[in-house]
Amino acid sequence: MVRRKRNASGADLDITTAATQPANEGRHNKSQKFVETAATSRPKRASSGVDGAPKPNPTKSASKGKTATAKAARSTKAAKSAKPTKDPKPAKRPTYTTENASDGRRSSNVSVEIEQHIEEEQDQDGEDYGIGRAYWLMKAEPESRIEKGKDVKFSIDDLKAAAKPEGWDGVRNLAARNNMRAMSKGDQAFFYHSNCKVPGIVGVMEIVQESSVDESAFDPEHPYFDPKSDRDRPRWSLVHVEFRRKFRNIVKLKELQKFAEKGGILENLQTLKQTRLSVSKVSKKEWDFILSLVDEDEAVA
DNA sequence: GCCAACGTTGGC
DNA sequence: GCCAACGTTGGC
Repeated sequence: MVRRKRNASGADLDITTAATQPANEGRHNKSQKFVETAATSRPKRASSGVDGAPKPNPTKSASKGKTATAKAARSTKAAKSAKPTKDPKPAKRPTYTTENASDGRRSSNVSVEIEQHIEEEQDQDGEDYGIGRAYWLMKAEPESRIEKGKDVKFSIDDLKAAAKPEGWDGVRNLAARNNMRAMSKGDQAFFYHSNCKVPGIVGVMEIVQESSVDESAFDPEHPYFDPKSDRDRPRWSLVHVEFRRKFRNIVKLKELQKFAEKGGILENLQTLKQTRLSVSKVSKKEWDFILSLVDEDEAVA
């Protein structure tokens, strides 16, 4: 799977230390409170690869600029999914308190956020979805892109064809990782195709196994290897997902954007506010609305 | 291929 | 802790 991710250099903000990351302050997290950060304008950046660091995509230009999502090495994956190492996180969502959010928020804030996220869903129709099922959106790149000699493409069809639960590895962004750590078994997620001809939501999957250590970060040959992560202090996590449904009609990004204007029902959809977040939250209201954009007659169960 | 919008790093 | 430089994401 891929997932987008990356930043191979990950910092070090690791897990328990990142409590204060200035850079992200005020950025994500709040599900709805997206603070408009005053992003100072940035100078244009030179082309990548300036330093001698490990170059991430040697073949990028050749591959049409796809970006990464990584499904990385499927081979290593099989091994890992076999016996995942449990993550440090306490699994129950309301009590999730380990680690900080990348944005420098304290963990308690993280749990508050999560609770709000769940609450939101329950308020929706007054119905109780069990323990409070939550909804998410996860991105992967359906078109080929070579990273470290490996194709990182991963589409809804690849997931559908998988014989076992797929470990969503390769996420190398703290906010996205924290979202995965907050997931519970039974949660549903939209499968989003990014960095491709027609970006948009193409189907639904289910979280079938809660977060565990992303072993791909330890493998130097892996496209998403992170030298700063080690088994004593794993930095990255993944969840396992299973295919549930593929829409015949893609709910295109363009269409989602139409409902995201001020006052629109999707005005706070996290993925539209933080386009670089590969794993984002979706409220029940947003989830139901987006599903209404799928022609049920054509939807493939 | 371009570039806006970030995220990370490291000097100070 | 701040901030400029640099790298990445991902739409177009």
